[in-house]
Amino acid sequence: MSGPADSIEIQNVVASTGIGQELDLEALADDLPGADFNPDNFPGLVYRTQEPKAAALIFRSGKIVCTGAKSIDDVHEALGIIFDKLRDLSIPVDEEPEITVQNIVSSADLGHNLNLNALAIGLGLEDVEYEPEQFPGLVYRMDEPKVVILLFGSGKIVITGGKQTDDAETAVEEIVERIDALGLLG
Amino acid sequence: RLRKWQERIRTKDAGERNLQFALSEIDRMASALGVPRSVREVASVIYRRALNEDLIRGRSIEGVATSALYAACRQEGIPRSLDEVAEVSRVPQKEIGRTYRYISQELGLELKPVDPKQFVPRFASALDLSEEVQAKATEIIDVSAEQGLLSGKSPTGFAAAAIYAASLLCNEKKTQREVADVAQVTEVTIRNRYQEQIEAMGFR
DNA sequence: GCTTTAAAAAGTAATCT
DNA sequence: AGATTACTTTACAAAGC
Repeated sequence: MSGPADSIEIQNVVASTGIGQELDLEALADDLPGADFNPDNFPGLVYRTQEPKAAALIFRSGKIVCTGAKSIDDVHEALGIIFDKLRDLSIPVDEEPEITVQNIVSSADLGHNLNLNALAIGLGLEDVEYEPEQFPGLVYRMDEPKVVILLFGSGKIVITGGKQTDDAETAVEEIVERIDALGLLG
Repeated sequence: RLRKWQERIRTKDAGERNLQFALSEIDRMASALGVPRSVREVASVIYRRALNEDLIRGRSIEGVATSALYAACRQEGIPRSLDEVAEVSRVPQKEIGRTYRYISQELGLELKPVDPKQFVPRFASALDLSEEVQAKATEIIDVSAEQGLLSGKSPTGFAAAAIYAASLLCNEKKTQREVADVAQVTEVTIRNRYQEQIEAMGFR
């Protein structure tokens, strides 16, 4: 059976880590080709990896944020590349820094058009934000799993805020059930 | 103790002055928008509730006052678009929208999404269009919304397209530019919605 | 609160040809 | 009248204002 859950695609993973070492970002900006560092704008140095494609924000404290990767494996791979680059510059990096996934953004397709007006009322105006004058998506905050779902008229959805790989799947099954119970799923 | 007493008076005066300022701002903006007195009173009630619930902390008084007025217009069934409200406020549209979502959630206003039909009388009269055109535009909105075309679309753009289509059908043609100007949307939006609505009506 | 980074959804808008 | 680019919304971490 191919259902909405099979259409789930991870679009972005945000993770944080730290090398356990303070950094001189001015020096790092000179030594790392392609690094962007504008301390007047933002305290972090921006470094992008090509393969896998990701962006890292490196801070003076040695803490690092990695975003833009398409999977958790890619996050580890991209950060591994960065750790090695730092080691190449004789910067001591912990053996295996702990990497924490902070947010996973996924997209999916429910396979039916949605009447967002009816859905806003059916799901309960208190849990829903639907202001088509400001944004075409209906914002639904789900408690378990604790994620936020953006639902569009096309039936395409975005699930964000999850930290577990299977949060998106659980959320999709749950939202499909709730929409179906309202008789609003084609 | 005397200090405390004086401070209480000072705080009370400051709060009173802020409230007076907010209410006078609501009055000024409401006049500029031409909304009836009853809506101003609803807006004042919403503002006082926000004040009592301590929702103003971290937000500008003007922003909350503007959002209260925007919410009151919706609650009373004579909505103004965020663009229109922003024109008479000194707060940027983005902040008004954000503050509205916040107070709406916190006060549990539970306002339904804006119905495009509620813009028809005001936009149509600004364009000197007849009752017949208004009725036709309303019908176009009902039919196309029923066919699922409204999901995710801006209510002002949807209403503008229906009015444009109705003006053509009733031989009281207004240009896309004229309708776009009163509804504060672009001609491109009217064109896109118009095509879908005409098809939904079975014309074309 | 804000700043920056990434990505999707769909609507609206500004600008250029 | 297209096409392109860009902005709206959601979540999240980081350091500092």
